[in-house]
Amino acid sequence: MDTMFQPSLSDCQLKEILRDHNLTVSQPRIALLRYIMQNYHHPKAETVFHDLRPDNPTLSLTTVYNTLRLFAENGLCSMLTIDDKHVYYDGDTKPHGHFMCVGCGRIFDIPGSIMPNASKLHENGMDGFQVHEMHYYLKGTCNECNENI
Amino acid sequence: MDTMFQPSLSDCQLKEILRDHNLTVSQPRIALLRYIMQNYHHPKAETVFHDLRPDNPTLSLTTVYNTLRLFAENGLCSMLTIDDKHVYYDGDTKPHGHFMCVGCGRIFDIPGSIMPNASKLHENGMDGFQVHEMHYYLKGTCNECNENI
DNA sequence: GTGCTTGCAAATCGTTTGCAATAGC
DNA sequence: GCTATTGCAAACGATTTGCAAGCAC
Repeated sequence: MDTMFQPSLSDCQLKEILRDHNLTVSQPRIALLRYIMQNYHHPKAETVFHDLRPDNPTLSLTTVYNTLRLFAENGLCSMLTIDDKHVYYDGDTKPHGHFMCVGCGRIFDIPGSIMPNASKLHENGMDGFQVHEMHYYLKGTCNECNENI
Repeated sequence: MDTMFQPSLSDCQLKEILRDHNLTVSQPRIALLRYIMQNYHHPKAETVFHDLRPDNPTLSLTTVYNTLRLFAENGLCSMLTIDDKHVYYDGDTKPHGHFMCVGCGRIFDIPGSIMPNASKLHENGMDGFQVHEMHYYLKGTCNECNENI
């Protein structure tokens, strides 16, 4: 549970990442990319907006929604549809598992989680299927919520 | 991919299942339970309503939503939050994987899919976590959609 | 200067809720 | 008869869209 904060990135590095992904550079995009690459706590759009707004007074919630979607489409983050209330964003695009606590709502990375082997598809009559994304989610109650019962 | 239709169930059997789960019996509940236990093609609420309405002219979409949620809460079906547009319902409550095709939108069961072992949690610093549900989803393109490119 | 991005306001749409009428037991 | 369920209409809330103004290059 110590992977929530990543090393800080300079504006220069962030601009380069945006350009590498054929995205125009802008102030909101730099701020959003920095946030999503440095905060691995699976925020929803509203949370990102809430956290960035103080330092970016003209930022709108619309831009947060549209830009995070754009980032996801371009492989800069992934969208977690772990429950039906919100979409959560994850700057860690490597396949890994998640645990959502139904008590406190927090989402934890499952450390060292092994994703099932997609090649098994072809051993099971699913030839011709192409995998783009893998998601592995658990739901339950976390250690802290279990203590507070 | 041959698990979509299950053996038919009598009204009597369905009533018994409802009572076993401490749910009051009613005509809409019988119809909905029959549908969800005989149609393993992961319908969304709208689809269930569309299919049942002709034979149940007074059935409302509200009842479909509320009853499917009730069933899920009582272990009679599970809710798949595989994308952010709709919730899909699955009458097969055994843990198994799903593949959603981003082309045609269909959801396939992954036959023989092995769910990751939840006991690994405790080998990875997540002691005290209790697992209620496991979900394993893939997204990509299915064989038919790949042929039509 | 041209085109892409932003942000406001309004629309969208899946889902839930309030409540009076009705069905179950 | 009393309680639980249904279904309509309205509300809700997260997300998307239209469009005029502003920024990137």
